Order: sequence, then structure tokens, then C-alpha cells
Amino acid sequence: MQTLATTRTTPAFNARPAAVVGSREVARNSTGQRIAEALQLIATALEPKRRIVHAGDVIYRAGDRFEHLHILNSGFFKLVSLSSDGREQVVGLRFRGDWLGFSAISHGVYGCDAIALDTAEVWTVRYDALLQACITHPALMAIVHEAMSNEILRDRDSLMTICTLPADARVAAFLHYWAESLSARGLRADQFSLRLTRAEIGNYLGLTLETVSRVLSRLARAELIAFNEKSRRDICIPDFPALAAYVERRDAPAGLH
Amino acid sequence: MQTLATTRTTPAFNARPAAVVGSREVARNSTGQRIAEALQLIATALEPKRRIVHAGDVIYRAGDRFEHLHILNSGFFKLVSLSSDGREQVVGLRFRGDWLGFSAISHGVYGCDAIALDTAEVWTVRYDALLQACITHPALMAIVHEAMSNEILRDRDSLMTICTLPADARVAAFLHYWAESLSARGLRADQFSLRLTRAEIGNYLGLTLETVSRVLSRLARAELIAFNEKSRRDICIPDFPALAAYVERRDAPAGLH
DNA sequence: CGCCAAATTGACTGGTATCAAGCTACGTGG
DNA sequence: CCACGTAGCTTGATACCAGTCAATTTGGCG
Repeated sequence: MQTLATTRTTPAFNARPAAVVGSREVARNSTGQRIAEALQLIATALEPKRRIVHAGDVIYRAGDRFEHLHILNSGFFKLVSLSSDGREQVVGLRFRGDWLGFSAISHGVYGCDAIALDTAEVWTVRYDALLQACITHPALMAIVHEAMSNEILRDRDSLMTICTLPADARVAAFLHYWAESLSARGLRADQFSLRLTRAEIGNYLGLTLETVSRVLSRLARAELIAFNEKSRRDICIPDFPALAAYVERRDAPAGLH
Repeated sequence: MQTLATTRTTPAFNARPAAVVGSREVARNSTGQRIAEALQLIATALEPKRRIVHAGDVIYRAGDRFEHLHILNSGFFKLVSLSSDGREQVVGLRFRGDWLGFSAISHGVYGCDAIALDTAEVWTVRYDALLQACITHPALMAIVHEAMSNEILRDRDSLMTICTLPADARVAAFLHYWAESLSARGLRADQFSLRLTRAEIGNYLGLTLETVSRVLSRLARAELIAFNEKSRRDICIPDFPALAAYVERRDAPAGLH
């Protein structure tokens, strides 16, 4: 990895302390609070259609005409793009409070498939109704812009992870991201189910499923993670800061041979 | 590359015929028209501050307080992110009509550096003024949302390129993207200057500068591109469809050993 | 002219992909 | 209840693409 010239001062970036809270807790950290407030406002200002979907359900497909945006009130989604020559790519993951469909605004057509990873509650609003409501509720416009802005930030983070990290660190970064997303929403982050197959994780990270599997085994051997006996899709993260440090250092903490 | 299950119908995706026009022409293709109209509206509704910047100039840095959005009226920019542990990543490129700073909305702080790649004209507007104007000019809100939506789409495309294509195709895809961006803005796309070093291209694509250099040499040998004598940063694309086909097929058209 | 950044090219290395075999969990039907 | 099929996962052996290291060339500029 080589540097790109241009001298600069280094901005201090941030890392919120990821407080692990019990799974039944109401979110009380700031991010969780903001998500809850945003959902509250959406609920009252827009009266979205609510529905429950199940793992594998598709709420829109690439090519479908765009008229609605969707907000995830609970559950997990993956977004999958398909290129004209048949390459498939997981381009994003979605959690409670996240929006789905922004990328369709510019072309009037969805650009990817949105697929539920488990049972989820989806709120749906008409885009034109949203625009109307944004004019009467400036706070709503702020929320929408914030959500789009966050999506852009998150995409850049993915790009950075994939372009600059070796396989081990990529998988560690993925686990870190997932845990942090849970934590920010007041869900327990020290023990959770991945809800993605090794193939899906690999695709998302630009790796093969075999590499993901090997890395997970290695991380477990190094005790940065642990598998639940029964179901190697359920993992524990005994020491979250150690995982974060592993991503940054990109070398093994004694034990990873 | 393996498939991710989930049977599906394949949406027909698109590819606008990239008309190559002379460099002095006013844009007449639809994309170029829309960019011109958007700029027009921004100019009249917002009266942005205009200024000229030069190659290497920085219009904002990661960590700077966010108050303004910027629109590129001419020239080229790169966006560079820096991770907390010092990894640098080119996370985007910007052309005429593109906005800069969306990713700062959610945190109130810019998340990357915006650096001019040559002489450029930048328009700057206060974000709060823009929000006001969006309420009185719904068309303006549509333009802003469209721009953010496009940015998200573009990021996903990058991710797909980097995750699913080998080095040769990535570089070809990059050239394709650059040429198409020029073409959409009414600039000549069959012959242009790259304005990025090999290191910057490599960083953007998740490759080393040596690999980029080798691939460019190979593409030239295969006559998919040609270098300008003097300055190997100026390239010709004699057969644009052939380049596009090369990206999709991901194997060499006779001659590339 | 001489310096320095950028680019090219070659030789070698190493990290992931690929190919392949076998294991585990789970659901279905006999 | 068990046999069987299948999807997901693990692990090993091998291949190969791209990274690393290094030497050299090219071009821009004071």
C-alpha cells in the first residue's frame, strides 16, 4: 500500500464506545435514540404502510419501477446488485432504522434487489408523499438527507475496507461492523447470529467462501471470536476492542499462526 | 465467483450509447442536458459563490466543519478518505455537474478530502440556504436527491468492479467510466488525459501502481487503447465498444498474451 | 544540466482462488 | 424412526494472479 502524496494534517476520527447492552433493552445510546426518534417522526408524519416479511422475501427487485421508499423497523436485509454480464454483488446490508431504495430515485427504477435475511418489519411510504411531507416538516427532510449521507459514508467505508485490507482484516472488519450496527441499535453485540452464509459474506468482501471460512477458523483459534456449539453462524465476540485493534493492526495477536 | 442462490428474473440493464462529440461542443445528449439545466437552476435559485481552483488545491479536508456544499462547474476532483490507522483511499472522482460534500451532512463534518486534479470552477452554497431553497423550489430538491441517489449508485458500481473483476478488467472499467463521464458531459471521450497518477488509479481500484502500469501496457499492446507519444497519461480509445466488451468478457481479444 | 517524481519492466514471492474431498445439520419421505 | 438428499461449511493440495522489491527509463522543471 503506498501513500498518495499531498501532505495533510490528520483529523481525529472518532470511534464511539460501543456499549453492549442486553437484547431486550431499549436503545439508550445516542445513535439508537436518533433512530428511534426518526422512526417516530416517520410514523406520525407519513403514516407508512407496515408489513411483516420473512427470510428470503424480496421487497423490490432491480428493474422494478420506483414509487416507494422503505424503512426497516426491525430485522435485517441484504441488497444485491446484478451487472449486465451476470456478476452478482452484495452491495449493502440494512438494519433497523435504515432506508431502502434511495438509489432508485435518480433513475425511477430500483438498481438492486432487497432481500430479507430473516423476519422483519418494513414500513413503506410513497416517494411523492415523502417529498410533500418534507416541505411541511423540515425535520423530516433533515432525516432523509442524513440517511442518504450516511449511506454514502458507509459505502466509502466498505470500499476502503475492501481496497486496503487483507482477507483476515476484512472479515474482522465485517464482524466489527455487524456488531457495531447491533450495538448502536441497542441489541446485544457480544453474541449474535450472522444471518449470512459464508458465500454471501465472501461476496460482500470480495473473497471466496473458502477464504471466509478459513479466516473465521483462524480468528476462533486466536480467540478473537468463538463459535456457538451448534450453528457456526452464531458467534461470540469476547473482546470487542481486541477485534477492532486486529482490524487496524492487520497482524496477528500472538496465537494466530 | 460463485452465485448467491435466490432464483430471479434478470432485469435488462441499460448502457446508453456513448456518443463521442468534439471537445468544444455544448452537451446535447440527455445527460449533458440535465446537468446543464441543473446548473442553470442552481445558479438562479441559489446564487452560489463561484471560484477558480487549481490542480492540488483542496476545497475541504476530512474533519473540517460542514456548512457548505459544492458543485463542480468544470474540472476534475478526487475524493480521498483517510482511516484512523492511516490507510488512504480514493473513494470517488468528480466531474462537471457533480456535487461535493453530501457525505458530511450526517455528521456535520467532512469525511474526506476534496482535491482538484486540474483547474476547475467550483460553486459553493450554504447548506442551510439550500434547504430553504428546496422548500420554495421543489425542482431543486429533486435535483439534490437525484444527485445523492446517483452518488450511491456510482459507489455500488465501484464496489462491484473491485469485488468481481480481475486487474485487467478493473483498469479497463476505469477507463470506460472515465470516458463515459466525459462523453456524458459533451467532452471528447476518444482521446483524453487521465489526470491521475498510476498510484492514484491503483489506489482507487485496489491495485498497485505497478499492476496498473502493466495492464495499461497490455491494453495498449492489444490496441484497446493507445498512448499519446509524449505523456503516457494521455490516451486514446480507438474502439469504445471493444473496451466495453473487454470489461464484460474479462478475457483477452486475440493479441493480449 | 541535474534533480526528482512518475512510469516501466523484470524476477521473485506470497496471498487467495481453485479444485476436491469430506463433514454436519436439517428436512423429507419411506 | 431411519435413510437419504441437499445446502452449508471445513479443510487440504495446488495453481496463479497480483504484490513486492529492485533496476532503469522518461519527462518536467528550476
